[in-house]
Amino acid sequence: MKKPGQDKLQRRANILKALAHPSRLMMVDELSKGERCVCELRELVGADMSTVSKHLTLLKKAGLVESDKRGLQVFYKLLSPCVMNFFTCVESVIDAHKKENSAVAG
Amino acid sequence: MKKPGQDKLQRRANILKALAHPSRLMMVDELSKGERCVCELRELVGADMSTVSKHLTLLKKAGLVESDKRGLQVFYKLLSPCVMNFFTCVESVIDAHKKENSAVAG
DNA sequence: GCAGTATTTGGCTATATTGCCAAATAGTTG
DNA sequence: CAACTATTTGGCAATATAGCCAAATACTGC
Repeated sequence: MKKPGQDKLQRRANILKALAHPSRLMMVDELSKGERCVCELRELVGADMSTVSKHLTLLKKAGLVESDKRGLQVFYKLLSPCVMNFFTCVESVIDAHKKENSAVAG
Repeated sequence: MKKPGQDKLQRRANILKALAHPSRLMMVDELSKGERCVCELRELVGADMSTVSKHLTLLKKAGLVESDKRGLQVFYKLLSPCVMNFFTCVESVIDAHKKENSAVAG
């Protein structure tokens, strides 16, 4: 074993990038509660169906969700609920940053 | 309080976006071991100094690192080491995805 | 197979990101 | 203050993302 490897870093980055969008975060959050069909997610984020579909394709390519077609509908499922744990950390970053800013501003 | 809030999601997304780049991941990883000056990080990622500086500015804006100028050098420090925990999860996503792929491919 | 519903794909434009170079800024030393 | 070093900023070209519309695909029921 030498370095973390550019490849591994690229793969990590891809996963983070897949999560790094408000609509996709909203969908992941919703999927953490259980399977949802595209139409439900579409309602949730309030964007064009095609846009939602593309977001989901992206999450799927990253390996974060999987899809299951049943009849007319396609259901998506979160494969790695552990991503939700990260948000605790993210929130702490946000809080600290806010404090920092108000300290500077105030 | 109504929804999770588009604002909160946007802020979360910004933090993830800040991490979602191989060079930045490399730097964050390095900074998790301790303070580093820009020149050290520059050597590490092997990019132009200006590029590295811009990456660091981005991480700083996201609230992930802070900088401290001492003499001619600027030292960066990781503010939220908890981000490192996420990579365990990220790795599991990658591993599962790889297995999935080889299952499909094989 | 035709009409209807759910989803994906292609195409396009607007916007954002990346990374290099050159120039500007900041601190050090004489 | 001039020469030097470390870093940031501005500018630009290449590439990637986002989101809409329209068209294609997949499945259902008659």
